[in-house]
Amino acid sequence: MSSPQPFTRVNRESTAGLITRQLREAIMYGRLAPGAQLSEAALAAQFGVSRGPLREATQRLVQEGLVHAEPNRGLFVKELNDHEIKDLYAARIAIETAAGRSIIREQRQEAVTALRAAYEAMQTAAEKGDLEELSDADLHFHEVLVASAGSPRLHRMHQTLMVETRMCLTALQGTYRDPEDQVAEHRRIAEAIASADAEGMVEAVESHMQEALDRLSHSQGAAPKAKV
Amino acid sequence: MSSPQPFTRVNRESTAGLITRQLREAIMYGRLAPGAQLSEAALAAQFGVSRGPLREATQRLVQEGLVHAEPNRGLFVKELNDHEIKDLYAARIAIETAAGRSIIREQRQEAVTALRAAYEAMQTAAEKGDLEELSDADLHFHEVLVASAGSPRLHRMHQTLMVETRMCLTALQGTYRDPEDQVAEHRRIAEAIASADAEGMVEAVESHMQEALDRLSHSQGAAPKAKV
DNA sequence: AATCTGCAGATTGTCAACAATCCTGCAGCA
DNA sequence: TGCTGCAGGATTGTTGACAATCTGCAGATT
Repeated sequence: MSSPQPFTRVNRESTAGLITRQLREAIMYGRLAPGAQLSEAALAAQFGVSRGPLREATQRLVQEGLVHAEPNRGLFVKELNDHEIKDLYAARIAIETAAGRSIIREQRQEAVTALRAAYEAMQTAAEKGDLEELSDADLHFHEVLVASAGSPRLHRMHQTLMVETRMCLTALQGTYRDPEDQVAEHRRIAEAIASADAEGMVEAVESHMQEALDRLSHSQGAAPKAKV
Repeated sequence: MSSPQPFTRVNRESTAGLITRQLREAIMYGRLAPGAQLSEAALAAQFGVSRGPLREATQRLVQEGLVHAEPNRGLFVKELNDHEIKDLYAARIAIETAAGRSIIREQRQEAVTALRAAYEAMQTAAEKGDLEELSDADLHFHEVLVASAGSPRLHRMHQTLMVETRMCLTALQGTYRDPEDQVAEHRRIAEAIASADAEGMVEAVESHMQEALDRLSHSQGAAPKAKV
């Protein structure tokens, strides 16, 4: 009975917020495919709510850019064409290098620790031969990079970019690459940050993104209409 | 009768979209003050619609981060504290320098032309002694900078940052500075880009932002609770 | 006087119904 | 055969009503 405030403020998420999160995840992982139309009536029934809250949720996704609304014709999951993917990776470079610079400038040692842990998790997955876990750990590394910069805005902007990145990876499954190379690239980014080498960090991020982009382009070229 | 397609596709904006735009503008220019509660019934009546479309519009603003929703208690216009303003300017540096680098890398000559026109418009406003026009032209310069990079993602992210910037400037009216210095800083950015000097461009953007940030901080220090 | 409780009013959250719009298929005409 | 117009069905857009929640105030209790 001596603790001043044993409970914390309760904060229940709104219905629209709950729905938004689930829809975003479904989009990320391809359960709602690029180009697919979202039926309000069907989705509302699935969520067990009326169409009102469903519309509220989809408006959030519209603003986020993951869904586009065509008045009177419906809502469609965003599709990412070549130009979009290129722009996506360019935007990721901008955000991730800014985060890296911020970490270096502010000498955030705990960020280096977290980044090392992140690429070690990738190493573990690579040794297990678990490509899905490796892919998740790869994305997680990038999330750690930006989250570690401590900038709410960079973090927020990056989250949408990562949703889009996952959409690409989901749609273009099977883009194989050498796991050890994958791990090495991330180690290179983390160690450049650890040694306060901003130029090296930028170069490492850029070449990593370019490599990913090349792979995505080749994958699209090799499998015509490989999108779902 | 020889033109293959003389008309373009008609695209009417949705009710929610229309309302969102107007609310965003009211937030930008302080008509809806930071911290203010948005009353659904009152706003819907003003717009001449039911609460449904109004709620859709405000959900977009919630996702954009300009409004935060507290379930069962209402919607509130975002407030920007010191940390937020600092983060805002850091994010602007990230986006604007990325845009500048992209322009330089792709040797976009029309961007240089547009940037020069933008700072010349600032010069004109400075000579007229019209501080409001100068402020608008200043913000416009930054918009031109990012728009000229031709990256939809950078553009989109920057738009929200500029809304927030305008919010700051509106709330902290009267932050005086020397117009000629203001113009000179923008000329410096544009000319660094024109001469493909990426480092000079970054330095110019960074010092310009730091200067703006210092001014905002001093303004807040000098006028306690200067926030309307 | 200070604190607690209950209630009324205001506001937000959701629902179902109706209106508006679009798309598709079919019938009729040139 | 190809084009046009129309009807029907499906879906989206909006509204008003009711439910749920929160806040502030008045009255009762300590």
